[in-house]
Amino acid sequence: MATIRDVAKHAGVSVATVSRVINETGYVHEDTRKKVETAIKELHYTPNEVARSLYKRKSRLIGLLLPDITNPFFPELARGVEDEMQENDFRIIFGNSDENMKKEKEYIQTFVQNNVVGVIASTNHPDTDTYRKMNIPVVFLDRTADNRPSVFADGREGGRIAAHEMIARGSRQITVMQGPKHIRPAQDRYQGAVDVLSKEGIPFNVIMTSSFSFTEAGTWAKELFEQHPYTDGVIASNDIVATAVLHEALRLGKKVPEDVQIIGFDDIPLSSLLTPSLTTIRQPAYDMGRAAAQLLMQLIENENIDHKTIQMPVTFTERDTTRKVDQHG
Amino acid sequence: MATIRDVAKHAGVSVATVSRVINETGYVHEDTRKKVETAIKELHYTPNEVARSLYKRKSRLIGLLLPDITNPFFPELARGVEDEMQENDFRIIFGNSDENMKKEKEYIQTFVQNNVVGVIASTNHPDTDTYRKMNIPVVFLDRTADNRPSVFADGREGGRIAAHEMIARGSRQITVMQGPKHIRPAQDRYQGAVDVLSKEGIPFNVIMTSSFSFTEAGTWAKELFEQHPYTDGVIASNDIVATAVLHEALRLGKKVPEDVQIIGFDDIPLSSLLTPSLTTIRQPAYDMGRAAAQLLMQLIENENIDHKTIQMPVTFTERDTTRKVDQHG
DNA sequence: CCTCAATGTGGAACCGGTTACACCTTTAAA
DNA sequence: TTTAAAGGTGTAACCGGTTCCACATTGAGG
Repeated sequence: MATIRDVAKHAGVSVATVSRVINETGYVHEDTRKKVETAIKELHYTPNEVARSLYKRKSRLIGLLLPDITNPFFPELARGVEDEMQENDFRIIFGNSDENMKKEKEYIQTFVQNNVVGVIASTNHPDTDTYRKMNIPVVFLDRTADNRPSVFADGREGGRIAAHEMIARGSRQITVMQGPKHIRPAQDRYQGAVDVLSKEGIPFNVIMTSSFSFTEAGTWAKELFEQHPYTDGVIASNDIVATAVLHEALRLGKKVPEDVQIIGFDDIPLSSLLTPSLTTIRQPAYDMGRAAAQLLMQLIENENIDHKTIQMPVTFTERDTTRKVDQHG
Repeated sequence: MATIRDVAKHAGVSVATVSRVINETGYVHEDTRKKVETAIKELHYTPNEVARSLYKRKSRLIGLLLPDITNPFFPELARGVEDEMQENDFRIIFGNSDENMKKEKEYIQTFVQNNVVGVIASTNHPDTDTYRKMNIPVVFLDRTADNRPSVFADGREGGRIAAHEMIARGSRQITVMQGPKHIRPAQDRYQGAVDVLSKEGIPFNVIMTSSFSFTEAGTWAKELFEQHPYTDGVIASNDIVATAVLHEALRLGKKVPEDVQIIGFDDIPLSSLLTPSLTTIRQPAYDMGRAAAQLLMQLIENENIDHKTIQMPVTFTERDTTRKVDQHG
């Protein structure tokens, strides 16, 4: 690889001048610039970002930490972040945390060691030293963090909507699936649903789950119908388990939505392709990713506008695992 | 952030000694080592990877370029790569190429500028200067590249299997969906299926598709049944379009697999949760990712074992969108 | 006691950029 | 014609590590 000194020599100028040409800073005579540009072309020179980053103590890298890219909700987020960053010439160092604090800490540490200028993280523990002691901006994505920059959807409200719609559509033996205890958004949804169900005085059952994995989703679904065979409405903790519940319901010969209604959460791409297609509480994942990226870039450029949180709306996405309401309400 | 010089001063030694302690190279007296380690702890020192990378011209970073993380096949690959790399203390710079050569080139360039020690790429154009002129190892993933290190599944064989099984299960009005022209594996699958169908003298129709996107998949599915309403077997180009075809078939009141059989490709996690669950040609995506990462690390450590290609087996994964065969064969 | 290898440590160059500063030339205003 | 500001360029220090090399000390073997 050619270095800036090679270019300088080839063009018959100093490295400072070459640097000025590359960065369009300071004064450079038109003729000189031409010479340098020619030299750059001839030597196929591209600046070494590492050297640059070392001196400026700033790179064009940001860190992205997500729980598990294999969960179909996160690729949407990731893609949103990536597209926005790519358009602004930032690159992404990526890691899966598995909702595991040790892994999180390791990743954040290596991000910092690599001079990232900012971090986007999906964590349940924004209030640990890992994040509090950082001196680069962090945006929390899909997770709340009081008074810290974050982009998230209103899980609680989503849970409430799900419960309301379930009731409005006539289910009276509702089962709420409680997502993993350590995952905040899952608990918010659960709480939202429970709030409404309690207030309305509708009895309900709870199935506890401890992960969002595909393999286990089937297990929770089986458990659900074994323990509550007469349930006529399931509020699932996300679309993966909703899909598993739908699958199991149909396997048991139940009619959906006639016998059981199902409402999921997230609106992952495949939800609309299921049969019957899945009614769900939609989160605008891709847009959330983009918003997080935009916010992070603002923070990078402009330190003062801190503690800005962006709450994205969740929307009831009515499809075919719920019955129609006769009257609007 | 503390620097190595801060540590040296704090411990009363030279930077060279601190460096020796960190890297466990050369001779360091036990007592000295203790002092340095204490200083490191007290100052919360972590070495700056950027400075390290600059001098050694080697980082602990690798580049990963995939077409689109939003396509559920790729997160599995990515996760395999990531897990293997994480265990070996490498980090990943990630990019989506959208099968677009310009984007690919941009990413590869920035990867190199950031001193990555290797690249894993999923590209249809391994034989361009972009890749040929690189002086760091590249592993092609999910794509073939004659005589270059690569990890891929036998798409052609997969297509053949799909056709054989379809025939064995009695479909005689088969429709083959041809994936996007510019995506190599899609064409391999298509060719494999066509080879068998032609040789066996079974007439078939072709539906051309130009993307793997969820939104468009529905369109191809509709088109398929409009143009070939009496088709009794669909070989889809991947599980996404297979899912769309299944959805459309059911919507039209067709019985699956009685009226139409469907075989997908990839075996994405949701395939087994569809109803009926999707018969498909499975690629071991996660393992492919891990294998690619392992191969890349071998190449990084040991330049000579070049042009090694790993072909992973595809397996017919029989589920419920195909009928049972009375007799094995 | 001498010699040489093994052990232990520090100074300084180096990686490839950026930029402060010094210095020279040109241009325009007084 | 003088002078200050603007334009143009190079030298060298600097970012934070790693490593070569020089040099000192210790200990074992002859």
